[in-house]
Amino acid sequence: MKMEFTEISYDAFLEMFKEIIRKNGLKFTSQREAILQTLYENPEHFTSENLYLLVKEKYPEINIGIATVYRTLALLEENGLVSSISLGTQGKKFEIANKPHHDHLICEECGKIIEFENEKIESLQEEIAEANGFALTHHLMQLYGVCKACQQKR
Amino acid sequence: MKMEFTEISYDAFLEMFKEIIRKNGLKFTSQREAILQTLYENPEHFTSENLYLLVKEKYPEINIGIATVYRTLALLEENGLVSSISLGTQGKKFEIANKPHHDHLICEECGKIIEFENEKIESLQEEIAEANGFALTHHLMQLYGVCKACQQKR
DNA sequence: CTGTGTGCAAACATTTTGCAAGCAG
DNA sequence: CTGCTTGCAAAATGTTTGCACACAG
Repeated sequence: MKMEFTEISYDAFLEMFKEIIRKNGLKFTSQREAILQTLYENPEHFTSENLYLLVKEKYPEINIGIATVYRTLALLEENGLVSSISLGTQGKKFEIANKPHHDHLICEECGKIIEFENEKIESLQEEIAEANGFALTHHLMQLYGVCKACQQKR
Repeated sequence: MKMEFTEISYDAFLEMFKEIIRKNGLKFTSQREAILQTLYENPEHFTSENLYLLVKEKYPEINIGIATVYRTLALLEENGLVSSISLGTQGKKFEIANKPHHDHLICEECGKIIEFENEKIESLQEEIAEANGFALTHHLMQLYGVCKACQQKR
């Protein structure tokens, strides 16, 4: 099991975005640039509103509306540059997809998140999808429990 | 991969609910009973609104509002009698928790959900948790893709 | 120039809440 | 009787959309 992830550089990330722009005849605007930068510099999980506020704080000179954040996140997600986790009624959380695929171990007491990656599980998932006639696009695997530190506090 | 699940009887399910009622000093109302029965007789995944409409159709003599459905589902979920899957903006789907643990294959086009269970993955998850010092309580695994029928429509 | 992108506000969809009346225990 | 439960409508929450103007290519 690998436990380290190589992040891509901002330039590479930006280039991927520009490629999407190019391929689809879209435009590279200052709002999109500000969102990309903020996103890259804040790799934690965030909601649409979180990101909106961050961008406004970091780039007060750029006028931006929450609709643009939603629209840009949708564009990025469709193209695999961010991924999201659904939180029920409370909306969605996003994270920049500049790391290889990984899953999450989540501590229910302290909220700590450990990322992991397991090839055997990935291939079993593929098998299951195939057996059911599904073409997989992505998946979500989250293991909830209590981390070592929190177990000892008890 | 097993594809069959043993369900508990309605009586046992009802008894579990009454135990919750008792323990918390709550009341057993006709609305709650109608919801429980409808839920038991319709083991598919459903949204709050689905269930609301079903109950109104099956028990037209009982007056019921959607708020009661939400409140009852929340009560049932807190106590482990139903479980839910978050579908992003499109809300949540619930299912009665009278089956052994299983995971889900979800079609992104039509929303169809297929259940599966895979022991190998379960034990790999245990290994991962152990390697990271976690005591697992539960997990979430959802595979997203496009089902056979939707692939053919394309 | 052309057509994409934007902010704004209104519209939407889903869920939650306040309230007065109903009813289980 | 007591206080949990209900339906209703209003409010809240999170997201999407219509529109006219801005601006990238």
